[in-house]
Amino acid sequence: MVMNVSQENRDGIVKTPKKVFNRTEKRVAKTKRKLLSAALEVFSEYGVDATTIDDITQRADLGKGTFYRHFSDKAEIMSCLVEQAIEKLIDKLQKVESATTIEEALEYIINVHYRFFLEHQEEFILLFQGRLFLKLDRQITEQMEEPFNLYFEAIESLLSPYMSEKMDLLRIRRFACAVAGFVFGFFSFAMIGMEPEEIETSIKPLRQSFVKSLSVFLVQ
Amino acid sequence: MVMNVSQENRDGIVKTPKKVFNRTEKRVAKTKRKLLSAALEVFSEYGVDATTIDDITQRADLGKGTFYRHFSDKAEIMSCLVEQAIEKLIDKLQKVESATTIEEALEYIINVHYRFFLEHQEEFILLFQGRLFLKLDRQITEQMEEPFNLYFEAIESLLSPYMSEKMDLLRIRRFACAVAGFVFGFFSFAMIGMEPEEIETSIKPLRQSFVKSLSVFLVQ
DNA sequence: GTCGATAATGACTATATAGTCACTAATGGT
DNA sequence: ACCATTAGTGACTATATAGTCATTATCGAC
Repeated sequence: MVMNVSQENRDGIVKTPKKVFNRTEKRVAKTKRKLLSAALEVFSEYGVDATTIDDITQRADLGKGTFYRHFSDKAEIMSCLVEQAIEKLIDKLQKVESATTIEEALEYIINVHYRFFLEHQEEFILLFQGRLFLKLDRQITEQMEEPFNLYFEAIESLLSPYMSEKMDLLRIRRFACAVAGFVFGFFSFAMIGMEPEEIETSIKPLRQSFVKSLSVFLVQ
Repeated sequence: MVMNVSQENRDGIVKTPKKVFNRTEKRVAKTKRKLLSAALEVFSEYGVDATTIDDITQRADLGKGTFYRHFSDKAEIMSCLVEQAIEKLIDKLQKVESATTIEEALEYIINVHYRFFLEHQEEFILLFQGRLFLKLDRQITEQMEEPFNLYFEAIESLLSPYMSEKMDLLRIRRFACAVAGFVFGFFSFAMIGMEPEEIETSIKPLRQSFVKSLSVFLVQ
């Protein structure tokens, strides 16, 4: 298949290598998107393990063979989705509003998680399962460790400016665990049997106190 | 099969109905225990969904048919294990040391969770999965809701003495969610890649500050 | 020790699912 | 318009697993 490459025009100036997708490429991309989106849906409905390839392709309204043209197995599409979800989350984390104090930074981090998980509950359930798989003896694991590490690094880099020098990396990592743990843990309980507004009013004061106490702990 | 029942002796006094188990009954009980313990092991190693009945019976060193003499399917043994685990946890929670302030009560609750999960990591992973299943569209769910509700009630009854009257049940429930969420969430992240001592030193200051700030929030 | 009852067994069957592949459809190049 | 290439398809096969059941082992009653 012909790929677009940077080309010199007659003046010898390199044209912007702006990719022009032809119909086939668009169709392929669309099919892949449909598969990913269908998989996200069914994974968050039935659970990754309980989902079959047929579940995915039926939801995507595609033939079963099509799945195997895009992914080698369920593990691959799973880790692909985890990667996407974490990229999105990191992206939101890095659109950082100016924080001057550690309290503000923490409040910001928790807020981003809160809004993200509330708007993307499917992603939340997926990441929750991903985190579980990391603990279990699974082969899926390897491909998923990297995204989770990037996630931790993103949190760490948001916090490190406010931390005392002598705080080593290990402690910062633990701290990031605590933040992530709180958010994930709270949501995992809140999302069962709470309406969105309830979650809002319920997490607000908790967040405040959690932020406060973590700040104290961090700068100590 | 002959069951023991309360019997009057010749003085008409009801003897303590102390169950005497014969060999068969002991064997049956032992077999069931072996199955439960094997299931707990493999569930926490591979995950509930990825575990097969053969996995369980092989781990228990029993024939496959034996499984079906004790449990109707995987869902049943799963919810049986969840019930057991939560009973154990509630039991520890209710061996309450005298707490005079809400700080003490909270500290106590978190400590109990901490010790319990550290000593019973398999149970932790099981409950974690159970909580996930409650969120997913599963049939397993029904039998597991009750134990989790009992768990919340146990936390609530430990806290309610210290709470202001006007704090309604819903808010207490949310609060219990937050406590459970914090503990579960923290552990879910801590248990991957942290040694027990690390978890100890890492959760200690967090716990202190979390407790402090929650107390403020509660009595506000 | 014999016998009736029930617990344990694991080979077997029925079913569900992963993964394949010969075929069709769509597209781009000429 | 035609052909070559690649995307998409779904019937098919091979395999894994749930659940059964005829048989064997164990035990208690007598």
